[in-house]
Amino acid sequence: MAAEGAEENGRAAEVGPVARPTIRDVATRAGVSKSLVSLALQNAPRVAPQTRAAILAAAEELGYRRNAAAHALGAHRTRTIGVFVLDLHNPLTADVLDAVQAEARRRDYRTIIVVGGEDAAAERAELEKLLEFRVEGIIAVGHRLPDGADAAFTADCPAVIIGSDHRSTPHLASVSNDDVMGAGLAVDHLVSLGHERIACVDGGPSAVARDRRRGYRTAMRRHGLGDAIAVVKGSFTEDGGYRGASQALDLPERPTALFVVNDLAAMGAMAAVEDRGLSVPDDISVVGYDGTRLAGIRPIGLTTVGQPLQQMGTQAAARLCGQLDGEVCGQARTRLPPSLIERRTTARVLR
Amino acid sequence: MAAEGAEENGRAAEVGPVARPTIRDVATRAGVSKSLVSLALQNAPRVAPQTRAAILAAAEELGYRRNAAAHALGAHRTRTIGVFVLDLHNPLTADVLDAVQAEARRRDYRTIIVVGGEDAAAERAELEKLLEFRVEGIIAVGHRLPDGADAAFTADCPAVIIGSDHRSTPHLASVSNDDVMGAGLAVDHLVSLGHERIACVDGGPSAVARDRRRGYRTAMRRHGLGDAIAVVKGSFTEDGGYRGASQALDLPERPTALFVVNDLAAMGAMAAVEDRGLSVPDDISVVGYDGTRLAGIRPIGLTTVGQPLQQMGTQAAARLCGQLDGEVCGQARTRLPPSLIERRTTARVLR
DNA sequence: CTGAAAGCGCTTACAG
DNA sequence: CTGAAAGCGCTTACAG
Repeated sequence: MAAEGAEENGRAAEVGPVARPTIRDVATRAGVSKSLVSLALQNAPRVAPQTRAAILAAAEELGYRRNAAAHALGAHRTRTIGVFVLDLHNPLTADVLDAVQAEARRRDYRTIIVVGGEDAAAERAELEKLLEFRVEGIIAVGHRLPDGADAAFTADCPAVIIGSDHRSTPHLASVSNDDVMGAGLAVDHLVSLGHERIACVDGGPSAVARDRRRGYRTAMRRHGLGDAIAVVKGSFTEDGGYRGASQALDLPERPTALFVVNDLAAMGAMAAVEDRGLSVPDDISVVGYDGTRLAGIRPIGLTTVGQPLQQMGTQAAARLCGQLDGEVCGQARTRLPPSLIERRTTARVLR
Repeated sequence: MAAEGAEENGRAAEVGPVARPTIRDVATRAGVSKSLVSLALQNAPRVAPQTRAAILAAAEELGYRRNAAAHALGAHRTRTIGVFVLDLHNPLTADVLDAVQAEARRRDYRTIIVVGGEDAAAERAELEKLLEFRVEGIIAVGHRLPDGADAAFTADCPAVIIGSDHRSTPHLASVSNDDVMGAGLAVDHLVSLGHERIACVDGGPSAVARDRRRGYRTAMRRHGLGDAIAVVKGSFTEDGGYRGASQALDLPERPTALFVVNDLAAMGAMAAVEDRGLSVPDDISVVGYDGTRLAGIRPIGLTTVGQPLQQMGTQAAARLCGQLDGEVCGQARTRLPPSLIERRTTARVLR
């Protein structure tokens, strides 16, 4: 027995990738053919119970583990979906991914995650990697699509976008919230607190930013505040929020409230307020967007427009997996209603 | 031309996975053998420049994309490393992953991410998936290892653990910070502010929690505060921090300061303080651990023990990829020094 | 520099 | 219920 142990150790000492047992090894040990091993491992129905047991035992003893590459090549399926994440630092991502993963698992799909965002080339490479893996579908989460994703998705595999509804790509399925409406909710809330000079710290060129900006403008006009409209450039990051808010606070007619493109940027905006010796919400009210856990953290208590993040993740995964399994899916573009979550970064305006 | 377009569309309308072009198609179009296509695509040296150009052009025209599964099977390599993430909600994760990914890319390795944490079975499944993919190495980030990871790692592929140094698994490579020292830094800081009744909101059974707890105890004794030692049960989540802090604040001798196992839990702890009508830092000082971006967010301003997260990610990836490329690597266990980041959740104790 | 051939580890009709 | 055989899309010696 000691000798046997030594032999096995000798094998582990080999250079290069360890030679792992294959179905051929399992077949030999169980005294059956490779085909039968394959069948048994797939839980195929017509394998004699005893044979199956023997095969499973042999596999177990050998420490057999399926080779995903070989399986994919033979089966012409991977049963895995790829998740493309734009920004791992955005707390929205974790909330959505939890739900996506849970639903995918429930439907017996595996998921692999890949993260882009560094630059366009890197993003493209990550997407390419997913496609090379032959994932059967892709879920993208973020406020915009990576360059060229549009074409890649439709041509090569079904995709659903979470959080962003691109009007320019009507053929792509998506699960998003109504950003125009959400921005309106934020403005309504601020106006109800007596604010008039409400500035919008924008998110740049992305589809989501555009809709939130649009919703802000529309709502301002609806309240007869068209003249007070002020959009300053920002981004979906803390940093962008800081810069945008700084600019807004330096406006000749200083705003009394800031509607910021997302929760993360709102953090930066609050820092900018503080750096000017002002305070939230006494001097400046701040409203974010997304309804992430971050906003809810006690010392922050950010008033924000909440998206049904978990629901969005679940629906997206359900739709994609359903489609892959040949279910008839409903409409390709789902748009859920947002809701205002009032906390303590907004207050009645001082006269 | 119109007819050709129609034909191509007809193909896309097929049921099931779309038939994608293979090297065989490329070979035919370029008028060479499959072997040559394979060589050209790998940028092998001895392919005639013109042939190479023709092949590349043909591939481009056909929209050829390598099949990762077939490649892996033929090449006996995947050149990808798997990243196992314990908790996507912990902001530490994003910081570390950014660095890991950047370094891996630099060394021409791909990375795929997988997240566990739901329950032991799910974790085990995620790990298994990575192994089935035949990733060449694994990086695990979190305060503990998934069940059975130990055996899987050593037997099947090299691994390096980020953030947690398991004394029970001396054969596993790791990049971590000195948790005992870090906890000491926190206590020293609090003591220097006059605190004596310093409670520790613990993280449970994990290796990291144990070391931080241990460091706390040692430092308390060093300061002659052995009698004031109070460890309450918590976890690495907001929720755990809330519960732990609640318990600590209900102690007969109420502490004046809380050393919480990590930044996320510290958020919960601050909520607990507030819910008792107390305030941070006037009534209770709070120190976290990790030095995540979360702690630095302005309205939070958490005093915390900072780990060199980015450096840790980079070193871990460098070590793993280096090892895979046959470089001689130094020590398997790197331990970096933490440092105190003082912000505004700690203050001099009131007499 | 180029091609024919074998092999990677699976799956899947097809016979029996 | 079981096995022999072909095939998936690549890579890699081996000849030429």
